[in-house]
Amino acid sequence: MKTQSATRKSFRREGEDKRREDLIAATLQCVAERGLAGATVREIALRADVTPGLIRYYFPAKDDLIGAAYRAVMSRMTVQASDALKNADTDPRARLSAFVTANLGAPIMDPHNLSLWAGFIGLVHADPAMAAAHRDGYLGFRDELEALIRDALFSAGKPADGSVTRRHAIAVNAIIDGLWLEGCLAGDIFADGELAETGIAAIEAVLGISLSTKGGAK
Amino acid sequence: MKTQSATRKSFRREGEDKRREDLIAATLQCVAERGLAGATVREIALRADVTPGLIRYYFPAKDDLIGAAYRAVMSRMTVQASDALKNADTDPRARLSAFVTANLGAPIMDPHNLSLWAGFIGLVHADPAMAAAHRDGYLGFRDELEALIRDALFSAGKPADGSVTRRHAIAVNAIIDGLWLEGCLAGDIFADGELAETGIAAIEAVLGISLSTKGGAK
DNA sequence: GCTCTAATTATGCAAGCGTATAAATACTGG
DNA sequence: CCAGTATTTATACGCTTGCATAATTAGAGC
Repeated sequence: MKTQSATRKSFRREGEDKRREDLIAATLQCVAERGLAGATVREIALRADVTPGLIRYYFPAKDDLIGAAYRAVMSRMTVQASDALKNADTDPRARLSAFVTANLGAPIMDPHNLSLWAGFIGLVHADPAMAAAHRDGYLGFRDELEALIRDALFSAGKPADGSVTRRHAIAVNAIIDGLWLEGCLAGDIFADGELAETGIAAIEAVLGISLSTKGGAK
Repeated sequence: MKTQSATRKSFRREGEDKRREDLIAATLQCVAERGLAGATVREIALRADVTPGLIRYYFPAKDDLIGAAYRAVMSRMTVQASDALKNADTDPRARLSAFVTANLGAPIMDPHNLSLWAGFIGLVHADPAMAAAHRDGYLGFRDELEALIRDALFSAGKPADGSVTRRHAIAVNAIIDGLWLEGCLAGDIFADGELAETGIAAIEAVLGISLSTKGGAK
């Protein structure tokens, strides 16, 4: 029950990190549920169980919070994909396969993530700082992918010099992005795992190698 | 020079179609330049050289204008791609190739288009009417693509039953979308025509056929 | 347990938003 | 050239937004 009728909201002092995280989480929740336009200072504060003023205590302006939220999403997706590699095989081809599968399944391939991403992309064009943040994330992803491809090609005894891996990375990146997009936008019209399978088959065709570890189990 | 200091704005009566087009064009301009948030009723009216009230004369609510603008972008891109087919060869493989090239070059692969598209996609998740509009456009595109693929496979003497063309359409669509995305986001880091070439090479690999009209070998 | 300060709430404001509605005007048909 | 009407402008209202600032309080250090 509420303490009193006309009383001040009671509160606890939280660590700076904790508060920032909470505010970012609340922001993401808003954006996911009601779009970027739904992420108002007041609504965010409500979800973080905090008064609006506090937001400005931690973020100079609303845009800074939005930017932080964007970076959080991108980094979260990147980390999730990389995590899938940590627990994966050591075989390079299996690793590439695992990476693709991770990116084309939950929780990365999620309409909420697309909403967030798209909302921010709309801002990228107007805000240079945001644009830089975006490009960094994008190139980081492609570099990681290119390394995986190089290893996979090498492991299959295929030539893998720079010019060929670059182009392959572009193509494979496109396949992943495109399928991710399709899955996020209309996941319900695809069977479970269909997009991941399709992606791996397409990538195998493009690279001209098999990604299955047929020597081993199953 | 302005007519008078405290005078009414003079105006001309335009046809309904012309006005709607102008308003949509002004909306797209706003969204492209300053994001969806920049597309306010007043700003749109300003660009269309019209007073804000007129917008509501042609569109019951602002959202209707936004929706119309979204449909206009999608249809414009679709039409541009289809136009490329009109002037193209009759050879099915050349037609598929032309379709891909058109989608991965100007004016379709343009940062403005991405800005527009992304801004709207953010709404799709929240607004059911927008979601329907989007799905229609998406499926239309994929159907057109699937038909092209079927013809190309057939012309190359490859089996092309429904289940195989469906999956191929998904993959090829992903390649086009993904490369379109990459090009829009960072077109400057790619050589001219590089993305189109990459796309065609990838699609050839996925379909297992050549798309060049030359006698055969590369 | 007191004190001090940083964290948090409360209050308010100016600007901008979408929308409603009434007044004015350019064109159309006679 | 006149009347009628569809189109356009003008004005205003209520709401929400981001942001500023003053008042409060929780918790750390002594």
